[in-house]
Amino acid sequence: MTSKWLDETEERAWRAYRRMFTLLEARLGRELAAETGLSLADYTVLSNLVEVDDRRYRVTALADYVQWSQSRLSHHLTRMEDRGLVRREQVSGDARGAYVVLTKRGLQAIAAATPAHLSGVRRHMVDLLTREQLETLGDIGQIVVRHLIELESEP
Amino acid sequence: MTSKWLDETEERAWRAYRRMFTLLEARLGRELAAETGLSLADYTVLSNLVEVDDRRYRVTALADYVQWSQSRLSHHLTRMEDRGLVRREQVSGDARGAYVVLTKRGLQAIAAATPAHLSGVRRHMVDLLTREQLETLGDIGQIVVRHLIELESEP
DNA sequence: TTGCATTACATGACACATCAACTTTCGGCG
DNA sequence: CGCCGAAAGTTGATGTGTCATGTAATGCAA
Repeated sequence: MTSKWLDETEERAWRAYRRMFTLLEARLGRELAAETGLSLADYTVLSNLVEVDDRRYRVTALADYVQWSQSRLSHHLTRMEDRGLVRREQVSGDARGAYVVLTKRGLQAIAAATPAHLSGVRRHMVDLLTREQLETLGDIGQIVVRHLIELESEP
Repeated sequence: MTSKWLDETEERAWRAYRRMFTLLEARLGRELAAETGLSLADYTVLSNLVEVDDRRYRVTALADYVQWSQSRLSHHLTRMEDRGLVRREQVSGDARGAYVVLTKRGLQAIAAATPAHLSGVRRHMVDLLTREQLETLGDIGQIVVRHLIELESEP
């Protein structure tokens, strides 16, 4: 199964990584939806809002932070607004801008979902690994992320 | 930033992992599309077909292997068939079944795409990591995947 | 202070994913 | 045989992501 582009170790790492992500994402998504009615995308938005002062974020700032396109976030916010999880507010001093604000309903939703979700993260990943493996995973992520961020800034 | 559910090392690993995946997927997807006109989904299908005898797969078997739903695969095959990348064939001996078969056009497409794609995997991930990190990443994936596969078989 | 590029966000069209039916065929058991 | 549940795929409705574009406000330079 070794290709001529990646050696055995490399290919094993790459395949394992991809398969892990696929399965993990599916499992966590299903559990979250079943237990709380939120999608992982909802969770991403809400969990970032709840961590920040005033429970509000500028749309573009949030999009940057979670690495979504503005468009994707805008569409998703519209749907979440329809469900009462967030609301948009005007920015005083910049009439173009908008805040995304966590509603009471959104706050309840994320408060209820967080323990369940993170316990899933534990059960399906964190608790399966040694300290050393976790450290290394953190290192790997950091290296790759730094590289990719750098790429974005020039062309 | 440490929550009460994950300690610092755990949270760092989890966040880094997620962020890495998001960025990496976006980058590889964009490059693949720009260079070859294929999506990552197309690539997944084609690269699995090309590796197998007769360049054909039973639909359900392929769906299982790549961890897609039958429905998702069926829809995607329809679109790929429209573009001439694959074709469906009857199974002799089981009139319900269908093979997905790689067409000449599909073979050309995957042959042209593979080096570019895997060189992207190299540049944006594999070559950034040490041997040890790659080994560990392989281990991590293996552990998590094994756990998740096991879960699927029972509840 | 006007002119114009830039910023902030929304939108519409289209590609893709998911879910729940639905069709056809199989295989087994009475 | 004849029935019936399960298996293999497809399909259609609907939810979600992407791309290109639109609209309005901003700020800066001439």
